[in-house]
Amino acid sequence: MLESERSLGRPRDARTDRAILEATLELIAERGVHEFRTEDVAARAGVGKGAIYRRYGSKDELVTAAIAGLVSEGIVIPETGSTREDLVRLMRQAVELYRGSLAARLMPNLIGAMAQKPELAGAVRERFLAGRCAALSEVLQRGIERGDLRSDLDLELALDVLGGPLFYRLLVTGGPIDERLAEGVADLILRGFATRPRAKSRNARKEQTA
Amino acid sequence: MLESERSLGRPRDARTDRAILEATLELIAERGVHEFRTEDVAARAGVGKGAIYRRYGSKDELVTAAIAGLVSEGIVIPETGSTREDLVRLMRQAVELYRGSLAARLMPNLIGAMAQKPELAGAVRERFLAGRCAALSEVLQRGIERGDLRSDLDLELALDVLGGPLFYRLLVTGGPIDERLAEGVADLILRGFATRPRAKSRNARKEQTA
DNA sequence: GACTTCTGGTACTTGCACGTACCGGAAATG
DNA sequence: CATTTCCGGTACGTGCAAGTACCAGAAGTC
Repeated sequence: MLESERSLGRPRDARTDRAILEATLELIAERGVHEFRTEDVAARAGVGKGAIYRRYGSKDELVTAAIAGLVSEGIVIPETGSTREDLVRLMRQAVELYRGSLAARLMPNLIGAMAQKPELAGAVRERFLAGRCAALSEVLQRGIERGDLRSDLDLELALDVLGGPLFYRLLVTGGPIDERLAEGVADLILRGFATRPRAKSRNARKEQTA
Repeated sequence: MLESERSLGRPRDARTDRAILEATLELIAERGVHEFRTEDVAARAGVGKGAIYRRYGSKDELVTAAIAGLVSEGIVIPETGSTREDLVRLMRQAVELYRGSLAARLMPNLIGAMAQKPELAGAVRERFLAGRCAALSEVLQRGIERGDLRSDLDLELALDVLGGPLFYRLLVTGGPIDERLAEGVADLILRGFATRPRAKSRNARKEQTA
């Protein structure tokens, strides 16, 4: 069923496939999801419009495919033995990615569309966030086991404090995305969620509504 | 020269002014900056298209005016005597604003346009951020003077840690914007940037600090 | 060779939405 | 009253871009 379909006639050029998706991503980054023209995609990819519409039924489909086709970066969970060093390394990777790269210019233009198309939102979160979040979770978990972090920390909050300021600067304030940010949030998490409170009785510990 | 211009003929209806801007904001919130139609604005405002174009030369101008016409909420700097309480109150205000309100639905659709139009970015930052940032800065400054916070804290980082997670959830993850978030970031700042009288080496093992 | 489906390129149709023009009527001035 | 400019509503012109159709040629299978 799968390969038998593809035997007759001239096969599709894989370079054309890639050129189309690449040009689409660049144009989304430059102009926005709704503000680029398929004709520009064709021109930039050095391709005919026919080649685009032979692959994707509509512009919307093209956009979704371009985002879904992004290869999520291979994130390796660092194991330096130091919780701080592990955190900082992951944050450094994020800083590097969102400082000037395609992803950085892509993200602001995706936010609006994400609010409108849940499937696109899912794809973005999957490609850009899921991997790093999982890695950070793992590092935090190890930090707890190692005794560097309190066991009752709000994991979701910790992840959002690590990632939030970076995206806040990228999307809203335009502030610097640099090494200082990476180390700053890591240190803040380490100090703010350090194992310390002994006597302090936290109420509502039983009820942990998500 | 100023009032003499406006003396002849039927004066403009202030209710029409407001209806147009209000409908514009709602439609930006619902569909996005580039995805709504001026005809829809007219229909929703119960207004003719002429009334719109008599006021604004183009759709772009209308959008800018609608954002610029937003009244930035009157933020009062709390003075409870407690740095934590002051911080939490400001964060609670922010949580309230960005939980379900027009501003919350507006923001995602503005991000993309901000990246394209610097003037719009300026307006958004002015209307939505500036006031709260100034208030938070003031509270943090007082926290330093009061001895609750270290004097060498990275102010920009602190502000972004307070605001970042909220926007991260609003724009990216879709996570809960609630009281827990407000208190969580406030507490994290207080613990993470607490005054540390001791030396930098973390030799004090599990010592109970006051 | 015959046949099929690809290729980039161009010309075309079509629809949507911005912006304009005009209507009869209303609200102001003088 | 005349005049002016507003009002909501509708009809129209216009331009841009999505999507289609077709070209001549290329790259495959049989």
